[in-house]
Amino acid sequence: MEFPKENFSEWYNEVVEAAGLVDKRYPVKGMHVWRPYGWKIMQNIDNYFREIFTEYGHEEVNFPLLVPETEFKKEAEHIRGFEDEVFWVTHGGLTPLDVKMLLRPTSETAMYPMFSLWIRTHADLPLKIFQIVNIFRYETKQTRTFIRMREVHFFEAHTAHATYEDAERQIQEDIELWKKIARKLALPYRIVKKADWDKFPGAIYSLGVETVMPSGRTLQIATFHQYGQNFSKPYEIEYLKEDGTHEHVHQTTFGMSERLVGAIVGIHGDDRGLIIPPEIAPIQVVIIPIVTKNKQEVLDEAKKIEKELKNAGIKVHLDARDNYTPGYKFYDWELRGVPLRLEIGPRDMKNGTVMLVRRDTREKILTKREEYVARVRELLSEIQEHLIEKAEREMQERIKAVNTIEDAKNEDGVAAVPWCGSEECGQKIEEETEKKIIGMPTEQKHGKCIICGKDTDIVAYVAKPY
RNA sequence: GGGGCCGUGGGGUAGCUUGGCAUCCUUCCGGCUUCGGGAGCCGGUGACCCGAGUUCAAAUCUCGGCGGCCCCA
Repeated sequence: MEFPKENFSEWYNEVVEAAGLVDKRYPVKGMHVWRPYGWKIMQNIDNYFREIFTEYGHEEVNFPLLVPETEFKKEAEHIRGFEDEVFWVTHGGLTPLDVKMLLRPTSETAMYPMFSLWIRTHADLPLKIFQIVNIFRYETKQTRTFIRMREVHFFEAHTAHATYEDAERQIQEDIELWKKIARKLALPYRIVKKADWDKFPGAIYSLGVETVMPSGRTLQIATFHQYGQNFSKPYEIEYLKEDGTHEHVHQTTFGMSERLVGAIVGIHGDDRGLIIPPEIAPIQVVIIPIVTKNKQEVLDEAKKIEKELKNAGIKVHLDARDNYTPGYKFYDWELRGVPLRLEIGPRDMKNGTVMLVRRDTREKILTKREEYVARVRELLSEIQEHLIEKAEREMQERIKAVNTIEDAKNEDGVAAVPWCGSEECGQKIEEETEKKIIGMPTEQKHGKCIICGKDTDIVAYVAKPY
């Protein structure tokens, strides 16, 4: 690593490539190639989504990439929100298309025409589906790996309910589900309600899951939207009630993306490279044999250890590469963020030990050969907990309650300020601080609006978002 | 939206001002030798973003395009 983490932008750019997550050289701006190691991390996250959403009663589906212009244009606000950033398909071969098609920037307009076919009666509700697909947005601003892309690896859960209250309960369930995801990924976060002018195009309200990067800028890593009947009306998604009348369904969505990987990279990494939370690490333990000449038995022992760990359900990799010294391998796997390293050499052979080294604290733990499997398991879980605890503490330090517009402007991270809730004062806050209101946390606090001085219980998080 | 910097083997670079054999490090391949924190030696493969122009001659100058990075709003 050439750049230290204090130099966050450069560090981030360097580490995502150096650690083998992506190759940014693909010749289209805002699109990158996922390399095997990075894709494995993403897949581990996706597979966890499949597992947990299935557990909560969702079913996985897969919709087409193309949406006809006519379907896209049904919900007015939604169009306004996306029309300046969609990719268009205008030709089939040399023939101009009668109806242009667009690459989904999100899948509401692809899914909802089908919802209106699928949903007939109250017995079809709730409908809970999700898909993991790529979406496309023509970003004109500067793109950034995982964080602002033109092609985005995306998770979206869509639900339809008989009543608004059912849809509200769904969002509460989504939040519960998110909490489990956050532990799995070791990500700290705050859930905020988006300001009215900042909600998802077409939503009644939007909740954002926000985390804070070491640069002090916030990153939205998940969203929950309450659509009410805003989409079901234009898309004519109706169901037959028990009393024989028809009503439009109430809908929600839960979205996440490859930004989660960006958050993991930024929040947990250090000067040496990545630190991948054990729960989603492609490799949890890397074995480095210290092989000296004529010491085939060390390699044999390393293979035995590999097998034992594998049998114990641990994701293990034996680095048996010849022509690389142990020191080189240490640096290499630290860069890739493998949470635990196991060294086995002639000394250990003699003493009946192995050397365990934590990636997060770099602590070396000499362990007896007969108890190392249990120790590895303990350490992986300790590392996971330590990452969560450390990340939460660091994020907390980046959020400060302030009571003047000046302090809000000068705050390096997130300023929590009293706000009366009016759009007028909100816009002033954004103008004068040159930042954004990223949302209102659920915890309220009494204070006086930093613009108009009115009594309020609303807190606004003011920060620079990615 | 505005400004700046840049594009040379797989990666990182020198050369560009003042046009003339393209530099070094690393990776990679072969060999010998090494291995508890980035080993060494020998040999080898591999590059001037694209297009047009100026010129005897363009990595270098001019114009256009594409792409990247950084900063500000």
